Amino acid sequence: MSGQRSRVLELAILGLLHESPMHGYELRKRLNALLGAFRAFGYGSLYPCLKDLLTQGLIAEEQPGSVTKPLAGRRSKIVYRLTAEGKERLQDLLAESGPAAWDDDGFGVHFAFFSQTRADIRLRILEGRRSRLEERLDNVRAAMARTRERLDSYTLELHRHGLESVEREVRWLNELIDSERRSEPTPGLKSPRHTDTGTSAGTAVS
Amino acid sequence: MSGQRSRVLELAILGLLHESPMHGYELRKRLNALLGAFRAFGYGSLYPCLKDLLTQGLIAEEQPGSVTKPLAGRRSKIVYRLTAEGKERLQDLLAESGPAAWDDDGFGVHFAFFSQTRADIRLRILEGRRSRLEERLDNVRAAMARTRERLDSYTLELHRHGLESVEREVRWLNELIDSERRSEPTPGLKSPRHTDTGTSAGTAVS
DNA sequence: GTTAGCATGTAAGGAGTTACATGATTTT
DNA sequence: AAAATCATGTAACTCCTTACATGCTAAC
Repeated sequence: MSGQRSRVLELAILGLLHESPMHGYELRKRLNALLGAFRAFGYGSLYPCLKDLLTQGLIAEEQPGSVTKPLAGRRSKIVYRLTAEGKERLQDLLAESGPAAWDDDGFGVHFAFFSQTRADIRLRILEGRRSRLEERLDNVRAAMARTRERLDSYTLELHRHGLESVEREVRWLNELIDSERRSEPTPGLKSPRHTDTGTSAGTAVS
Repeated sequence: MSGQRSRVLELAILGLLHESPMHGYELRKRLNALLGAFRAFGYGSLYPCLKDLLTQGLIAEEQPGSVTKPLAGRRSKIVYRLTAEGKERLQDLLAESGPAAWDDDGFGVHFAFFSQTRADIRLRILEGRRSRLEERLDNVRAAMARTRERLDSYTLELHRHGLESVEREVRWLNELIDSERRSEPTPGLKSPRHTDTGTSAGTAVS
């Protein structure tokens, strides 16, 4: 029945609408600004997804509430807002700390909404991401060792650069994890739903 | 008629088979070793693609040529080799220097086969890639400038890191381009089909 | 008054993943 | 003889892109 459009888009839309109601066109711009270089969505993905979310009752068209004029038939600009169910769904998505949250797909979006995510979940996502990258690192290193001799200099350079990029990201994650650990000195309690201070992930780099 | 499977896979397969004939299973391993962290293909992509290439006559099943035994019905291990048409096609693909060769998809594979690529094509691909990344850099910077105030620290950190990664890649490309320019001091002639020295792209990094 | 940008959508299709199904060969 | 890994394939499905189709509104 419901098309179950990708978790990534779903989370991104719900997360943005949680901050403030918006119409599709604006949503798309904010979306691509939010995700920066990681990902870009076109209207062909966005609008069908909005339709689905509407059908599932997670978002709703906002009533302008009879302001000054009834605006005679002009219904361009459909402003969407989160419903109560949508807010619940968003909380569920933000609480996910499994592979879906740390895979190449997914990690960027989950990270972008970290300030709305519980501290323990943040930590688990960061650690999951790190071990995934380390796993990949091992594989690539093993593959390089196995085939070292018969590689031309370009292939070698490609691998060297790829490896270095992943290593860089691991270091970045290490800093973030340290930063998280320092600002969460309460390992005993269950889930106070916003232990969150604004502590930032600021880590000076050169 | 022919399913026209992605250029990326097509180039990768033809390029690898050009080095030596192979069967599918091995091809897949060499493929993922070659592309390292960039991309990974499963059998579900590979075998259908091989089928297509076979149909188009770009590759052929290698005849074991009646060695010792007819191997009674055992036809496991299907070894593929490049046909003459396949070699031509490979040359065409390697000669491509447009967007297809420098987009996120494509660049990795084209780079991996640079030692089989003409020097002037290499340069154009590297430059194309660089300007594409610079374009992206401009967009992200502009988007950040526009929305700077209302970004929380996590989103900001995400953008900072993304930006830095792209900047790093641009610097990498700069070094490669310099390296290419230094080793190709013959700008007048048309296409000697292998000006190629083994000059490498080695550029010391700390 | 016409280009540029705002705004909403649909249809078709490309590209690859996942899960499944099957059997041969080597290692333990 | 059981387990691992080699080896080949198919079907269904996901996710997103591209191209199309349409109309309004602001700026030049």
